[in-house]
Amino acid sequence: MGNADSKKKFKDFLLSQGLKSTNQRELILAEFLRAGSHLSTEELYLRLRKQHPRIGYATVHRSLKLFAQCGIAEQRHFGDGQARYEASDHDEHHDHLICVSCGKIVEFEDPRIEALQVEVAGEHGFSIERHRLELYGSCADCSPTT
Amino acid sequence: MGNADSKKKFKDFLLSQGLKSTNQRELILAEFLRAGSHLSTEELYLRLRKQHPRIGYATVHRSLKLFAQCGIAEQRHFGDGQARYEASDHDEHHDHLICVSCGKIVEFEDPRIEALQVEVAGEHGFSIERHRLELYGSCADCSPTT
DNA sequence: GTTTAAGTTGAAAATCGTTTTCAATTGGAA
DNA sequence: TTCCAATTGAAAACGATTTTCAACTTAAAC
Repeated sequence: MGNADSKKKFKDFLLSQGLKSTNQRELILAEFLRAGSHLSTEELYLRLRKQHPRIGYATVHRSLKLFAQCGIAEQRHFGDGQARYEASDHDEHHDHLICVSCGKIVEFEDPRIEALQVEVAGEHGFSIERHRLELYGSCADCSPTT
Repeated sequence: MGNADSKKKFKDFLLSQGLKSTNQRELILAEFLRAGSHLSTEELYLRLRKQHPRIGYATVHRSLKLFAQCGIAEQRHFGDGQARYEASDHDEHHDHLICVSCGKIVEFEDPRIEALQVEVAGEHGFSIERHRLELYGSCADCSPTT
């Protein structure tokens, strides 16, 4: 999904919910889209403060929740105790490789794994809505065996 | 791993670390093993309070951390914002199916998925230490299509 | 353009689960 | 039994998140 698409989708969402389009929301969305993915609220807040010192943490937090509600962002938890948000890409789902040494996060996708998940869930009578797959280990730069 | 094994393993662990075997720790471990898995600290604490009103939340919390350290329990996060612990079974790793409707948690294992994970990680230069795979959906009892 | 009603903002306070502090207690080696 | 270190429970501290509230915008109605 392109950035322009995301901005339009957000505006439409605000309209449809009777919410208002504000300067802050536009700034926060622009910075969210500009910055790499997997940012925490704190990180996005700090980035925004550099240019816009008057913006509040609560507003960043509330905006991220709106982004998630309207489907242009997704909340993730990678076990470091804080939520992270990534720009949504509804066409292709992906999972994550996380380096436990340097914190690097790599996205990947494997249809074979997805297919097996559906199969296994079916064996237990489940129908899957969503899943979470995270692989924790060492990346090439950090791996002692490289 | 049987319950007796777990109790022995915990005692050995305490000894090896210069820690003490106390009444509370034995009670907490017994209740942890008796109760089904995937309990939160709060839930275990409430169960214990029924029989032992003087036991403190902090002690339950600290005991669970010790169980995890010594390898007879594992901490999990299923996205409801609180940690859950399950009895460890080091012989076989397993993943989880979680019913979003009734909260049921089913364990499963699939070597084919595990193998693909290693393969995919390798393609990105990662060596895996551990992983987390959770499938969220509706179980047979809750599924509208059954 | 002005007015108005409703939504939004930022700072501060509240909340939630978790973790630490500390004085009193207990375990267990000497 | 004595003694020191570990443990306990209540309460306080903690970090991330969420809510409160008075001041301020937004945008629709006049």
